[in-house]
Amino acid sequence: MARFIDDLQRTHYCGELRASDLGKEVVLFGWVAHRRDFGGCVFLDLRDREGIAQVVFDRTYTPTGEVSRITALAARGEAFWDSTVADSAQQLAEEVRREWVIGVRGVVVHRGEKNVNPRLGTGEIEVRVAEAVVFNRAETPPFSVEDEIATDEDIRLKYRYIDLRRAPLQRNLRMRHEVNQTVRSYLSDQGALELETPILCKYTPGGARNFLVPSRLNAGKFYALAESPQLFKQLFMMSGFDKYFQIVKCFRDEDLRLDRQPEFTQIDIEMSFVCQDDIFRLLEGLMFRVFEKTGAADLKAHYPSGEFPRMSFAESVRRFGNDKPDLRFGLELTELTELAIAHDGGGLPLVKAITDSFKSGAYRLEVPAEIVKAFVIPASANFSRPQLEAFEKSLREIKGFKGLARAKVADGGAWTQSPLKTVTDEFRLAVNAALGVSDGDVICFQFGKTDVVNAALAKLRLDVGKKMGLIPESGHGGQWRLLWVVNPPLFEQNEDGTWAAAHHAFTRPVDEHVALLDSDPARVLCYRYDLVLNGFEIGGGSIRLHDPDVQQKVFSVLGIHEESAKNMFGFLLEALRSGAPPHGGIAIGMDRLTMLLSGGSTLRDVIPFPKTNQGVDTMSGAPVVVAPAQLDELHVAVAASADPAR
RNA sequence: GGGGUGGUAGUUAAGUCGGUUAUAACGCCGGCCUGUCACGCCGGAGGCCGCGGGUUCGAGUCCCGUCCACCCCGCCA
Repeated sequence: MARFIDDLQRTHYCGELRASDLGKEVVLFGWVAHRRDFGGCVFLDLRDREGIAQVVFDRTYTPTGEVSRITALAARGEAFWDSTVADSAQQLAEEVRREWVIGVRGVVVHRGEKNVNPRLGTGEIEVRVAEAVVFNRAETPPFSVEDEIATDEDIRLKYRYIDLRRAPLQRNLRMRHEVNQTVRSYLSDQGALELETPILCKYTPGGARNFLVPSRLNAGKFYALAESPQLFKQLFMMSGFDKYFQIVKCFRDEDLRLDRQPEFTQIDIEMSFVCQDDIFRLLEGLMFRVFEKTGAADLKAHYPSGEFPRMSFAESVRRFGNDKPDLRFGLELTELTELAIAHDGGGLPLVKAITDSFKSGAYRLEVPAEIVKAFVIPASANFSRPQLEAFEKSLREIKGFKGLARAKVADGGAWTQSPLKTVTDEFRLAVNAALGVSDGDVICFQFGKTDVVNAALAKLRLDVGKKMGLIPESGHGGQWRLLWVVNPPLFEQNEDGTWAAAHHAFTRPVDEHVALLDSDPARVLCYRYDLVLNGFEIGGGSIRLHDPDVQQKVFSVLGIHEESAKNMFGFLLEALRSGAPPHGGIAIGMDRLTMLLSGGSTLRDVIPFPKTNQGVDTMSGAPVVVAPAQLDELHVAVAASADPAR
C-alpha cells in the first residue's frame, strides 16, 4: 500500500490554507507551479484548483517546540520528523520541475512578517515539508501555466488539458458550474420539470444546417443532431407537463465565429397557459438569481422594480440600427427619411432618388426598402481626420456598404469637409435642427438599403462608443444593461418576393395583426422576444401558435402547402389538433451568458473543449477519416477524398 | 462561398533594398546561491524560417499555388 493517498490523505486544498491553520500538520497534493532554488533551501509553489501554497524544503530545518505541539501527531503516535525521510524529500525538491504532480506532508508555519506575500490568499503562511512524493514527472509544458499568456489559440487548444489549468479558465468553468446549479434550483423551485429530449432527431429543412448521422440499422437513412429541442418541448406542453426546462446541447452545422460553436448549450424553457409577461417574470427572476450567485452584479441596484426595460423591435432598429442595442451608452441614430421627403431630397441626388420612390408609391414608410439616417459624432470626441476615415474603413466589411458621407458642422451650421456640396440651405438647417448638432459635431449620413444603412450605423455607433471610452473594447466594464426587445415582424421577404418566417413557423402573430396575414404580411408583428445584455442577444423565444387555423394561414403565407407541411412537421401539426394549450418559451444561450458574466470576449474561454473556426478539435484531431469497413457498415459511400495528412 | 490579418527556436516576437554564421526575451539544460514568490548570477543547447513550386549567381525576404490559425461578411433565430 502506498504511503501517500492510501495512508496519507489530502487534508486541505493548497489554496485554502490560512493563518488559522498555523501549527497544523497537513497533506497537500498538487502541481508544481514555480520552483525557486537557493541551494540549501527550495521553495515550491504548489497549485491545485483552489489556489497556490508555498511549500519549503529546508536542509537545515529540524522540528522545534512549535511542531511538537501538534496534537494530531501525538494521537497517531507517529513522529512528524524522520531525518531519512526528510533527506529524500530534499532530494525530490532538487529534481522537481514545473507541472510535476507531487504530494507533501508538512506543517503550516508563519512565514515571518518580512516574507508575507499580500498577493496570495495563502501569503501569510507556508508549509515546512517533512515528507514528499512524486506522482508524475511531467514533461516541460509547451507554454506556461500563468494567468496571462500570449500563446496562440491553436496551441492552447491542442494542449487544452494544460490550458485549463490556468486560473482564469478554472474560474470560468467554476462560474459555469454555478450558472448550471442556479438555473436548476431556481427553475425547479418555480415548478418547472427538467425533462430530456432526443439528440438523434429527424432532419428538418429550413433554419440551421443539421449535422447528419447515418443509420446502420436503416440503410441509406440519416438522423439529424438536434439543432434545438424546439418541437419536443412544445410536445411536452401538449402532453400536459405545464412547465419544462432543460440545460441541453444543441448542434448546428454553420460557419463558426468568435461567439459561435458547432455544439453549444441552451437553457431551454417552455410553459403552458402563459403570455409574454409570464415568461419575462420567470426570466427576470432567473437572471437576478444567476447574477447574484455568480457574484457578477447586484441587479437590484439597476432594476429595483425587478423588471428589465422593454423596447419594441421597431424602436430598437430606429434608435440603434439593430435588435440588440448596447444601452450602456447613448449616441443614438436619427431617422431622416420623412424629413428628406418633405424637402424633396434636399438637393442631394442620392437622397432624391429615394424620396422619389416614396412619392411614387414604390416605397412605403411602414416598411421602407431604403432610408435616410444619420449618426452624430460629438465634437467632444475630437477625432482626427485619419481616425474618422478609420471608422469608415472598418465599415467596409458590411456587405453592400457604399461609403459614409460625413459633414463637419461649422460655426453658423455650415457643413465643411463634406461631399454633400449640393445640399439646400433649408434641408441642411432642418437636418441640423433634427440632430441637435452644434459647432464641431461630425454628422455621418447613410442613405440606401434599409438593412445596410442600419448595419453600418449600428457598427459605427459601437466603434465610436468604444473609441470614446464610453464602453470597453470587450467585457462588461462593471456596467450591466438588460433589455427585452419585443414584437418583431413575423415574416421576412425574400429577394424573389416570397415570404419566409423570420423566426420559425410556429410563432404566434399579435392578435390585432391576424387579419393582415392575407392582405399585408410585411406588417404582421409577432409575440417574439429577445433578451439583450450589453449589446449581446443572450436569449430569445416566442409565444407559439396553438390555433391550427391561424397556423394554416401562416403556412399559406409561407407558401407551405398541406402536403409539405405534413412532411416537415406532421407530428407537431397533429399534436396541435390533439389538444394544444396556449404556450410559449425561451432559450438562453448558456455559453454566451457565462462568457458575458465572466467578463470574457470569446466563447472558447467558457467551453472546456471548444473547436477551431474550421470545426476541428486540434487536440483529438476530430473529425477524421474512417476505415472503408466502417462506412460499409453504415451504408455510406464517400465522394470527397480527404487529405489524410491534415 | 467571399474579404482581411498572420505562420521564423518549446513560446512570443524582430529580421532593413534579395547578400557573410538568422536575432532577442521568456522557457529548457548545467553550475552557484538559505527567504524567495515572474528569485538572482554565470554558462550552454535549441531552427524543414508552415508546405510545394518558380524567379535569381544567391530567397526567411520577391512571384504563384497550397495548408493551418485568427477576425469579419454571407450563413446561423
